[in-house]
Amino acid sequence: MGRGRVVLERIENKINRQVTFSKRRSGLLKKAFELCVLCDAEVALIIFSSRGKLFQYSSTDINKIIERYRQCRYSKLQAENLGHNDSQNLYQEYLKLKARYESLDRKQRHIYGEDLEELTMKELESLEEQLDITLTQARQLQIKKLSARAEELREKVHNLEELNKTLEPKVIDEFSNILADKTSHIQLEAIEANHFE
Amino acid sequence: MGRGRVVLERIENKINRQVTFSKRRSGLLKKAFELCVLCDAEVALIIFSSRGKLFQYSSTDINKIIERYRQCRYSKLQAENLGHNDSQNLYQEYLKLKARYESLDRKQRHIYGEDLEELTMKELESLEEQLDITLTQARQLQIKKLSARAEELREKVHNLEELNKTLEPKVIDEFSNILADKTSHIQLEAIEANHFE
DNA sequence: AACTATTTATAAGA
DNA sequence: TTCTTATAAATAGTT
Repeated sequence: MGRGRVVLERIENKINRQVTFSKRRSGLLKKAFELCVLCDAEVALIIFSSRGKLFQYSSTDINKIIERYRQCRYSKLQAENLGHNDSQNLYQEYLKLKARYESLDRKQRHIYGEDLEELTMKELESLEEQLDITLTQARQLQIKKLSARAEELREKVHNLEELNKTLEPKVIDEFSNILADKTSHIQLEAIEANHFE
Repeated sequence: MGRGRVVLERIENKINRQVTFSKRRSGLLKKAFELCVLCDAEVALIIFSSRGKLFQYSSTDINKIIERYRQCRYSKLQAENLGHNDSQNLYQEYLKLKARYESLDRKQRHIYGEDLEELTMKELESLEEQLDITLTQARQLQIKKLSARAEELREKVHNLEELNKTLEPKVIDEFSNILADKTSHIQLEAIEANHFE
């Protein structure tokens, strides 16, 4: 749209580039605005000139648009994890999780004996039953673990005793040697002492 | 630029609006791109269609452009406050909640007697203790509720009995009246019958 | 900045 | 949606 055909590359002439930037910039901003009005779209447009000057257009609050953009991008990345393809569902997922968390938390509080009053008789009975079952299981498991530990200890004691049996004769032997040695010294001393009597 | 003059207002015909959106959207994206190339500018363009679909163009990393925009627009400090607060915060919150949920869920499973093996002896003991406490509480509460109900019923029975006591004499009285009435009729009939004997 | 020849974008129709 | 085409709009080069 102009007297010459445009070649799509950087305009090297600085003046030319600035003029073209100015013209096309306003064209772009205008078209962004028109798109919003005509098609009910939400648009954010940020332009920095090569010299760093900022120009901007946004149909509504630009931070909200950027926010929406990030949520959209973000939930696309998360889509695989969360199993959804719709955009902007992070918040939905958050709310769902929150609801599940709160329900679980309520249950937990009952289990810790809080707010039991809000339960019906039937719910109380089923809670009692469940607690009883788990309590039995927990106790059985404790017993099982304790006997396993006891067995382990017995084994260790047994091993130590075996080791003792092997060592004892040697120790006694060595001890009597030392004793015999010491005794002979004392006898010698006694004999020597007798000389001065 | 087309066969008719464009009036700058929302296109009410839905099909028309969508077609125009599609055409103008690609035109806008193309012109944004051309501005970058020709004039060495930095451009970020975010478009949401009226139905929420996202389209985007950016000459370089869009987050960098947004960051630069914020630094330009607000002070650096403000940029930090605003920039990292919205969706990233939401995601952080989401992750935190997820972690809490999973921890709670693990606890819950233990309470329902699942995966008890993964607990240490100490944890088992404390679980047992907690279950025992709650079990006692649940049973006490059941007893309390049952006795309250029994008391309520006793009260009702008592009230009914009282009512009976008040009513009984009257009923008996009325009944004997009716009886007396009926008897006199029968006696009369008997007398009348005697006449024909 | 204004003008204008020309290209480009696009509205309407198919 | 895509293509075609008449026409409006944008803009390159000029003044």
